[in-house]
Amino acid sequence: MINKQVRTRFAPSPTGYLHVGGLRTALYNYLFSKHKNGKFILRIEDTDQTRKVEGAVENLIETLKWAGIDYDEGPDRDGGYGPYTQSQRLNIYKDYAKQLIEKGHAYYCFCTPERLDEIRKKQLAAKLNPSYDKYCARLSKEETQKRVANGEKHVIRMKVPTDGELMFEDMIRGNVTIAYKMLDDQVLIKSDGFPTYHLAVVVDDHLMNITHIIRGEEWLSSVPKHILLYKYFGWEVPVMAHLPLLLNPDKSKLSKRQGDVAVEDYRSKGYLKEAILNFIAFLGWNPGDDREIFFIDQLIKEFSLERVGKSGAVFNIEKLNWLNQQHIKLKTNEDLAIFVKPHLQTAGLINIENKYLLNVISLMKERMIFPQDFVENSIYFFKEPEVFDETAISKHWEKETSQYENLLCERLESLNEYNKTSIEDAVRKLSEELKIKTSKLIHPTRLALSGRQTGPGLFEMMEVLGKEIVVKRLRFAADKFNIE
RNA sequence: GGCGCUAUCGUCUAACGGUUUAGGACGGAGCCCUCUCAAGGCUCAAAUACGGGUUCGAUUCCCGUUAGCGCUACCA
Repeated sequence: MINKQVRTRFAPSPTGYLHVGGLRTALYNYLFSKHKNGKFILRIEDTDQTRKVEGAVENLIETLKWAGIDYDEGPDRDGGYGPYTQSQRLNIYKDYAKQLIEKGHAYYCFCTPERLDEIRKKQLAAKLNPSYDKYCARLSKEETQKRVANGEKHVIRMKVPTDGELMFEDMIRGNVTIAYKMLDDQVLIKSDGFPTYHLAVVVDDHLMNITHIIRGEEWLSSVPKHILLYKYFGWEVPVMAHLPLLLNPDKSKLSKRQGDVAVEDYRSKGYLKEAILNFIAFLGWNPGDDREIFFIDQLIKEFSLERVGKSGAVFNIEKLNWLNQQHIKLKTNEDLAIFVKPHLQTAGLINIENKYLLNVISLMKERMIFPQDFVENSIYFFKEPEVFDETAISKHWEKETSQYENLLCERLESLNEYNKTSIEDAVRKLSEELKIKTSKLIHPTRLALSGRQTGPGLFEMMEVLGKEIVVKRLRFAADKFNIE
């Protein structure tokens, strides 16, 4: 165990989209293995035929790749331990289940769902814990073989001791003890020939040399079943680490009812993968100091299971938004341009000169949380403002304003150098000569140029817009809003 | 119901028995900067669920209560 290469896995069921909780589990597995220079494996657990969703695997892989969580082995990347899709490993599970039967650790069961239902109801009525009554465990070998040979529908169940308890160590929870009598004679192979999770996970984790099982807390109570199987097979038990759950704002388990849970929803809303990864990494883990902004490389460097907490964490969208803004600020203007372009296009803004776009981005960068914001907030850089803020007009456009703006236009036109410094000089000088406050020029000018009363610094904005457009919009507004 | 897990500001969390008037961040309030909005800086409000132990000393260890969550399938 000491010098073994670390191998972790993310083993989702393809039942739809990738859940943010799933993404965090994948992330932690990824971070842990990469921190230890190990391998990270993607395994598809599609043993429930009734819940299978078409295209879910492709979607899962696509989303994982988008997030940058790269697996070393998986369905489309063989590492010698394949296949990595459980529905392609059916014979393996059957063989191991038969081994268990031969060793006397498992048995065939012919009970119908109806009978199972009935005994469950009876037990519940008698206030007993519902569990299988081990009826078929008492069947003779001859009878069992005969019925199997006759093609009678059956499952394979594992034998669980009736007395005693099992203690195991979890890296996050410490020692956990569960009595055997709490465990059912779990079905291992279903009547359709597919294994249940419990058999498949144990067999695959062993065969794929998984050293650390890092998964959600919902699996904690099934661990004894799994350990029992490891014992029956004579296999070494991997290290276990059960992660705290992700919660809704009301502290219930994170669910679709109370907001988005699919990673792709966040993606399409304009969240950066850097922000999402940073955010979910911190839901249950922290570096132990005050740093908050982390990129994936730093996470790999500093991640440890020892620093993962035990209690559930509320998925707090406000903080995600803040992180998104922080990561946007850290992006280069060039990266942001690529990010923002599709949104410009959907707004009908095409053929925008790249240099111009970069200039606008540098002004708007600190004012955006989402790329959608950018289009909304900087539309006037790309076309004439169509609506003008009514309150701003009444607040800032006074009787003399039109006259002043026309004067300003003259000054701007006569400028040799047109940049934010020369513009500012011109504006301040004019206000001085007019004996008015500079703001009496600044506010109406911003309104005339953008249609709004808020936005980036006026002089920078005027420089980016260019002299020609500025003068044109100012003259237009001077005419349009002229009170006289 | 049974079993298990968990419990620090509204939220994410720090503190690995004493350096703590319990620290940081998001969000909130206020101030500064300033042509507005952001960004940034500063300040404030805000927590150890409750009750017992152990200890010279408990947020930290133990027990109980309470609450939340998970599991209790031929679902994962």
